[in-house]
Formats: sequence, C-alpha cells, structure tokens
Amino acid sequence: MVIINKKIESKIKTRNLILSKAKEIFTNQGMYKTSTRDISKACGIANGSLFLHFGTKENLISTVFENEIKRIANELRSEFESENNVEVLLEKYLTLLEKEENFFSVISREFQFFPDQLKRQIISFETIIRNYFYSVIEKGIALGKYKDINITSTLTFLFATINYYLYLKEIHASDESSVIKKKKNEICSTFMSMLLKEGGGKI
Amino acid sequence: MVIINKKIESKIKTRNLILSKAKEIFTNQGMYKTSTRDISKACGIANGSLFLHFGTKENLISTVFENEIKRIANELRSEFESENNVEVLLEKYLTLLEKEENFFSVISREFQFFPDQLKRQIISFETIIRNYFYSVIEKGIALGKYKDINITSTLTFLFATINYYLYLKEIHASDESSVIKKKKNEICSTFMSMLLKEGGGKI
Amino acid sequence: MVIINKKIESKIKTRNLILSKAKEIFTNQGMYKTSTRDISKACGIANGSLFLHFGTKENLISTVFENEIKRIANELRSEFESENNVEVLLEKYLTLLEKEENFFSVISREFQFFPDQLKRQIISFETIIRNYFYSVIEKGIALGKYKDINITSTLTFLFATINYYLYLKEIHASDESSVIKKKKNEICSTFMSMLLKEGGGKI
Amino acid sequence: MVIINKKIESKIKTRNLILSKAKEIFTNQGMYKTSTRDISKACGIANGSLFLHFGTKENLISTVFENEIKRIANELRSEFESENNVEVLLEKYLTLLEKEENFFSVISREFQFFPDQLKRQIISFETIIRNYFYSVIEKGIALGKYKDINITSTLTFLFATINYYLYLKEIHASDESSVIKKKKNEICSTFMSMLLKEGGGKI
DNA sequence: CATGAATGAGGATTCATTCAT
DNA sequence: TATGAATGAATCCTCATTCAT
Repeated sequence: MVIINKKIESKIKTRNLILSKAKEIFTNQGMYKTSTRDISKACGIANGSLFLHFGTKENLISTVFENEIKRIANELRSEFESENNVEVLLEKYLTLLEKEENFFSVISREFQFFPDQLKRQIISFETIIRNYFYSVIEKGIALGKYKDINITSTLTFLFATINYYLYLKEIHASDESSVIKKKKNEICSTFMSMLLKEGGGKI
Repeated sequence: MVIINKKIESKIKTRNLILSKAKEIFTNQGMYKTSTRDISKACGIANGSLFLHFGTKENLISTVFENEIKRIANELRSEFESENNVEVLLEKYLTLLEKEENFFSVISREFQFFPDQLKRQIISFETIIRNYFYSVIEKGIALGKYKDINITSTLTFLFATINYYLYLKEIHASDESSVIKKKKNEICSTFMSMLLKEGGGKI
Repeated sequence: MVIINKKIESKIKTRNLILSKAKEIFTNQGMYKTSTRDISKACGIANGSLFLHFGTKENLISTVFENEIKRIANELRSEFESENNVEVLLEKYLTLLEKEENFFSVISREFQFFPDQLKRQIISFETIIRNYFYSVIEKGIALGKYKDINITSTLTFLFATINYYLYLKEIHASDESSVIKKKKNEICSTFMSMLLKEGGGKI
Repeated sequence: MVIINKKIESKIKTRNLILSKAKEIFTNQGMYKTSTRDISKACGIANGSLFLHFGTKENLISTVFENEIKRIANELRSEFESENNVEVLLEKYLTLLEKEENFFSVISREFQFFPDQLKRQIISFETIIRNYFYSVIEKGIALGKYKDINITSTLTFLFATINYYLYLKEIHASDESSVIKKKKNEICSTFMSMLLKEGGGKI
C-alpha cells in the first residue's frame, strides 16, 4: 500500500507538473505555437511520458484549459452568488480576469482552434457568468433601478468588449501590463451607462 | 520596349492572378490552413513563381489583405463621407460587412497571426470607420440629439460586438448564412439605445 | 514452505493467465499487431509483470506458440499413431486444423517474423505430421495400393496447399467461416488422386 | 522547352532512382522493415523528396511492386503465349521466378501487409499465369495426353508449392542460393506426375 | 514477486523556401 | 521571368523495455 501510494503520488506529481508547465507555456505563447516537445523539455521528462498521461496533444490542451476553467468557476461561485450589485459584480469579474489575464487572452485568441468539447466548456463558463449578471440586472429593472433594456443584447456588448480587449491585449497594452486594468474603468462606466436611467449617472 | 512592356504586363497579370486566387482561398478557409501550393495550384502557376512575386508567404498575405482593405476603404469613402445619420451609417457599414462577411470573419479570427504591418493596416482601417461614426455622433451630441456619452468607449462596444459575431460566425450562424444579417437589428437597436436620450426610443 | 509454495503457485497462475490471454489475442489479431500492453490489460496485470515472466515480447511469443504446438502435438499423437488409412489421416488432420484454424492461420502468416527457435519448433511439428503420412503412404505403396511416387515431394505439395489456404484465409473465406472446411474436399480428392493408381479412383 | 525537358528528365531520374533503390531494399529486407528514411538515405536525397514523388509510403510500395509485376508480365507474355508444352511452360516460369527470386519471395512473405489494390494486382498476375497453364493442360487432356483431372485444383497445388518454397526460401536455401533452382526438378516432376497417365512417366 | 511510471529511439508526413535550369 | 524539383527541420505519436518502490 505504501508502494502504491508512492506510485500514485509520483504519477500525480508528474501529471501536475505537466499540467502546470503546459498551462504556463500555453499561457505565454498559446497552444498553437507550442509543441509537445516544448512541454516535455520544460518538465524535464521524456516526450513519450506526456502521451502516457494525456494520450494526445489535443487531450492535454483540453485538460489544461478545462481544469483552469473549473478552478476559476469554483473560485468565483461563492463570491458572485451573493452579489446583488451589478457594478460590484462587474468589478469582481474584471479583477478575476486581470488576475488570469494571459490565460483568458489565449482562450480569446485560440478559441477557434480548440477541440469542440473545450469550446463548449468555455461557452458554458461564459454563460454561467452571464447568468449572474442577468439575474442581478433583471432584479434591478424590476426595482426600477435600471432602464428596461434588452438584457441579453446588453450583456453581449459587455462580453464582446471584454473579449475584444483580451484578444488585442498586445496592442492595447503593448507593455506587459494588464489591459483589463487599463480599460476597467472605461468598460464599467460605459456598461453602467447602458443600464442606468438618465440623470442617474451624471448630474 | 514593346517587348519589355509585354513582359511587365505579363508579370502584372500573374501577380494579379495570384492576388485574386489567394484572396478567394484565404476568404474561404483562412490563411492558416492554406499552403502556398494550394494557391499556386489554383493559379495554374509554378509554386516558385509565387515567391518570385511575393518573397514570402507572409508578404503575400499582407499584400492580399492590404489590397482588399484599401479597396473596401475606397468603396465606402464616398458613401460614408456624406452620411450624417448614425443609424444609416451603421446600416451601411453592416451591409458592407455582410457583403464581405467571410473576408472579415477571417481577419477577425486570424488577426493575431498576421504580420505586424498588416495588423496596423487593419487597425487603421477600423480607425477610419470609427472616425466617420465619431464625427457624426459628435455633431448629434452637439445638436442635443444624443446623450453626452463618451464616444470612443461607446464605439469600442460597437466594434467589439461586431468582431465578436464575426469571430464566432460558425457558432452564431452555424448554417452558411450571414451572421451579420442575423444580428443586424440587435446590434443596431442596442447601439442606438446607447446614443438616444430616454423617451426617444421607447415611450 | 507453505508460503513459498503459495508464491510459486501464484506465479504459475499468473504465468498461465498470460499465456492463455496471449494465445487468445495472438490468435485473433496476430502477434504483430498486438502490443504487450494489450496483453497485460487483458490479463488485468501490470505491464512490467509480463517481462518478469517472459523477459521479452519475443520470448512470450515463442512460449505461447510452442506451448500450443506441443499441446496439439500431444492431442493428435494417440489419434494419428494407430491410423493406417491415408484418407482418414488427412481428414483427421484437416479437422484438427479447422478446429484451430485461426491459430494456424496466424502461424502461416507471421512465420517469417517468429524467432528462429520458434520457427524450428513449427517446422519440427509439421515434420512429425508429415512422418505419420509418410509411413502410412510407404506401407500403401509396399502393398501396391498406391503409385510408386516420391512421397516427400507429394507431401510437400499437400502441406504447401494447406498453408496456401491458411495464409490466404481472408481471401478464400472472406466471411468468417472456415477456409479449411470449404476446401477440404478439394484438397483430399486432389491429394488422393496423386496417390491412387489409375482406375482406382474413377472407373 | 530545353529547360522543361531537363526538369522532367531530372524528375524522372530521381523517381527512377527512388523506385530502383526502393525495389532493391524492399527485395532485400522487405517493405515492412524498411523505413522511408532508409530509402531516401540510399538514394542520397532528402526524406521529403520521397513524399514529393509518391505521396505516401504505401503508394511507393504499390508503385514499386506494380511496376515490377507489369514489367515481368510483359516479359513473359511473348514467351508464354506460343508455348504448347506444359513442361516447357513450367520450366520457363520457374526460370523467371529464379531470376527474380528475392522479389517474389518478398511478395510471398509480405502479401498480407500490402495495400488492397496491390493485392488484387498480384492475384491478377498469378491468374494470368494460371490461365496459360490452364489452356495448355486443357488441350492436353482433350488430346488424351493427360489424365482427366480437375485442372484448377491441380494448379492450386502447383502454385501453392511454389509459394511455399518462396515463403520459406531462407529455410530451404539457407545459403544465398536460389531455392527455386534447388527445387525446380522436384516441382516439375511431381507436377507432371499429376498430369501424365500411368506408364507415361516411368516404365 | 509485482507494480506501473518513465523512457526515448524511431516512424510517416508537411510545407515554406531555394536554386539550377 | 518562370519553373518545379529538391530540401530538411519540425511535428505528433507508439511501444518494448527498465527500474525504483
């Protein structure tokens, strides 16, 4: 049993090493430019070991990104669930993105090349976030706090804009600083102006 | 001299043939999946000729997309210059995108892989369009027609959303139909609601 | 000592499990397409255990096939020894092949890839069978029952033909049925016509 | 035109070089153990060039073997067509096989791994040869020269035996000499004894 | 004795680019 | 100028075998 535990431990260790290095490299240069050898070298393991753990490059990609997304989804659940203020919610979301900006930037740029299941996972993740916003806004409208807008369309504008900046991170934040940090205020204020009744925002 | 002219003529002819076929193929399947051989075959010329005219694949890509963008920029100038109504302008722009949807969809998806100069060109193109919108909106605000919004931010939301749909064309218009056609009304009405004063749109 | 016996017992058990599963898989898909992992998985044991018992894949192959061949050789000894009628002997032999057709078909197809010792073993097996035929035919000739043929050459023709059909099993019995069953009569009658004096067979 | 000719010439030259070296290597060690790199190295060309000419390894194999088979089929046509004596025909056939023994030996051993089309080609080749024998034997039977045997079955015995020796060449002619040469007489005389009426052969 | 994670050489194939003709 | 044959680095993946536990 001790032996088995050591083996399992070792396997998990390597697996996690691969996942972590792969995430690091994918986050830095995207999955498209990354070869399996790049990853195995970075891990200091044989190239074949990678396939022992993940079967195909595609599967490694899926696992790396799905893991990260799940982790982040868990992280935000508790924080988002109880939030009833749209502006705070948005700020929280942007703070999260800022923290994992390179990761989300890669997702944004390489989405099209991902395996289908991963695509669905990512869309599903975004849908969950959108739903938090949806219900808070819905309540706000019911309370007469916000204009009677088409929530879905408005959220599309919001999420599209966030993606836009993530996709173009290199251009909008050519230094290595955070594009989200830079654009946070703009995104927030523009979005809020879509919600708030006139006279509410500016006097 | 006649002979030289013939040679030059022939050279230009071949060059144009390559550009036209390359545009066609890039538009259909993107530049990333297209090999130089695909293009030379479609042109009925030798693979080497392609490099005689354009040096590298990258340069061919740049030339193809720059040409197209210039062409479209010219096309829209006359039509956009005189336009003073934002809604009509937006409709005209979306109609243009619809007409060249596959082309713009490819740009949207493969932007990150483009050579830097081409990136700049594309951004510059978008800037020109934005400027048309900017001045018309500016006038509208001055006339009290529109809210006193941050024009740049509002336009970013608009262009981001358009890009969002172009990038995800396959998902949002899984059949081969136009995604812009499908989302036109939504984009227009949401954007106009950002501009128009309350009570203007709905009573 | 009881413990030691248990260990030995367990070892033999595992060894036999491997042999039995390996035979099954080799018989179905040949040894060439079978990886050691296929076998260890089928056994529910660790991949390394296989090498503990057999050292190399090649040695496993040898052992599996040698065992089978010995088993079959034993099986037929009693039945063949007492047989004095060539036709009955041939029918018995073909019935045996039919029963183990997939196994012999694999031998026929993959003979060239076998380790040398196994090759010798297989040849030796065939030689034993040939010897049964040889002595029966020899007696038949002595009794004037058969033509005074070159027995060895005649037997080569017989065994070559049987191999021919086993090798081409898929072509001559494209369904999953037995090729030997299908060709039994042809083989028998042609072979007997090589032995029997004219007028003996047909009148 | 001169240029084009040189190019075509050069291409054909390389193509033929590949075909010839590939045939040589395949003939010596079989196609299964031969990597594409073995061939390109032997040719002194880049590995990629091989795929320029033949697309896939499988296609190279097919081309090599089909070419050889066609060549041999042509070679024998004139010689076989006019032949009315079975014994001479068989001797001619065996002489041909002897000349190309390694090649036919590889076919015999690796038949099962060949692409389907090549399999059909090989079968078709053998069928052509069988047909020459068939008609000559048929005539011989009609003339009362040969016994009234089942020609097809008899020929199967013959061709099976030839294959048997080719497949087992290494065993039956362990030195590098020709197995066909060694077994020619045996094959001939046994086969003829299947055809000839009693009293015809031995007195 | 058994385990199973790790190894790493090896294989087929692609494609932008070069250069002799 | 045009050709197109040739290049060769790069890529993903397989599998018999080893060895620390």
